[in-house]
Amino acid sequence: MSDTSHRRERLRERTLIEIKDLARAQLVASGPAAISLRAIAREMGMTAAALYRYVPALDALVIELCTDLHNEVRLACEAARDADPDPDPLRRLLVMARELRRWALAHRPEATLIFGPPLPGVEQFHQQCDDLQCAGAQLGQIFVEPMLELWQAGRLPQLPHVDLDRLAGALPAHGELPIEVTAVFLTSWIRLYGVLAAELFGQLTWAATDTEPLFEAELASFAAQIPPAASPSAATLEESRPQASPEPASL
Amino acid sequence: MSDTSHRRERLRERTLIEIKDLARAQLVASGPAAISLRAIAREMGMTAAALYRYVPALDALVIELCTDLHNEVRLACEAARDADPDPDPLRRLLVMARELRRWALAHRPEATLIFGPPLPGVEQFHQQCDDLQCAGAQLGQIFVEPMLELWQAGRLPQLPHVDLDRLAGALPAHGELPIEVTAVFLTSWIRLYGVLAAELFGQLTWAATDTEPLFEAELASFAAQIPPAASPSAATLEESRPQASPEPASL
DNA sequence: CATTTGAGTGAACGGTGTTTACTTTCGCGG
DNA sequence: CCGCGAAAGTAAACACCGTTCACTCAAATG
Repeated sequence: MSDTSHRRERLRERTLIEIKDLARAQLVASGPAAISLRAIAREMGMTAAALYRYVPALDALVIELCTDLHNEVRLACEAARDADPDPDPLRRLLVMARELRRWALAHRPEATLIFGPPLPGVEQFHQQCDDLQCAGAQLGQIFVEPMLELWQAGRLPQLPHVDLDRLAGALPAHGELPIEVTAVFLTSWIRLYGVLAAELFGQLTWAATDTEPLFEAELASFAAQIPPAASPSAATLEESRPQASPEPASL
Repeated sequence: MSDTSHRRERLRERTLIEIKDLARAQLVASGPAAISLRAIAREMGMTAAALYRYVPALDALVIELCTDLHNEVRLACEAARDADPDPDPLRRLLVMARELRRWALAHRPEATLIFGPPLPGVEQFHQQCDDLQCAGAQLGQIFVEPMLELWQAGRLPQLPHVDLDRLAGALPAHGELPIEVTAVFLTSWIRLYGVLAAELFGQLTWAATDTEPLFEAELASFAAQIPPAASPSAATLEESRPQASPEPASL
């Protein structure tokens, strides 16, 4: 029956996983530009042409790898968030932001691939691009949720410098969110992305070697805008700050 | 005598310029990964091997192109700064920041090359890497100068969230600058870089289509920290803000 | 004028993505 | 059990790429 058919489907899925694993190994070893179908096939003891039974083209493989990595870093952030018992949304945001940075610095080539400029030939493969957009949006979404909670609790700052009207006109269809939350999210996300990307891409190696003070300053500057939670858990920032370079106990 | 030798040198220099021009044309047309020695040679009616009389390798050519682009964007910012009669350092900073963004969006492939992750094989070519670092530092330097002036005028904010002691330990040798100025510069540069890179690399195409409000908000948030100049020219920010999308009259 | 230097060529090596035609393997229905 | 058909894999080719090496040829130098 379809049992044996399932077996071959499983085999097929396994080789596809093997392909993606080898692609990631190349990415880790030699950077995004070194991902090569021929090298993957060589490593698998196959011909390069055989890989086209599993992947329509190299770019499609890279795009799929990108969405996988987006999901991986999102799961890491969610795990760090859930490992922390404190329900304060601000605390959750800080924990997730630190985990995002930790993951990126622990997986520099992968982070470069997903946070750096897109490879050429991305405009094709529309379906997978939608998936990628979706994965990227989901990563952002886990940061939106706590901000929405903060807004509902009346703890979101005013942002007098953002032109809310013009910004409202520049948002895509899914404008379910209050514009104030969107504004706070975008400005915060940009700052988080900035310090991370600058570090990843070596944009300030000429200016500073240890960028963690700058990252923590960005976090503290954000946290200072948010009034502390009403009932318990004051001094949220200081509590959640790691004492030394190594991680406390999460992941 | 050396007259004819000079002529040869001139010819050599001209072909080298032609090589770099064609490399840039490829960059503009098809992105950083599309720069190819063979295509340049084809366009010049030559053999690829002949290019090795002028360039030691492809990576070296790309690195040289990077330093040229760094200088070009720096000159553009300096020109915009000098075209503005207002001597207020804050005003100069805003003008330069806007010109930086304008240049980057008007030259997306070039900006992607110099602000994105470095291409592999950059660790070799140490001399040219030093030049590149130097060019990058010079670009940052033109933003440091006005900040130093602001500091001398006592107009720099406090930055209570930056761990100055730890940051001081993470700075390279050229620590000529007061640590407060360095801190303000680095945090501001990171934010400027963040909004620019996010825009360049399409990191928030899923969240917003028009990012100028976010850029202007970042600028306004920075300017709000700086008290206005003592004598003339109040409302520096509003004056220098362009009314519509096109540029006022600079460059 | 002879010679040395530099520019340029042609061929080759090893690498890449991708396509096409062909062969082999293997599960499934009769 | 056996043949069929689909799926998996191969070999060869095409068009690129960076890089090297031996070689030619013209031009500047003494």
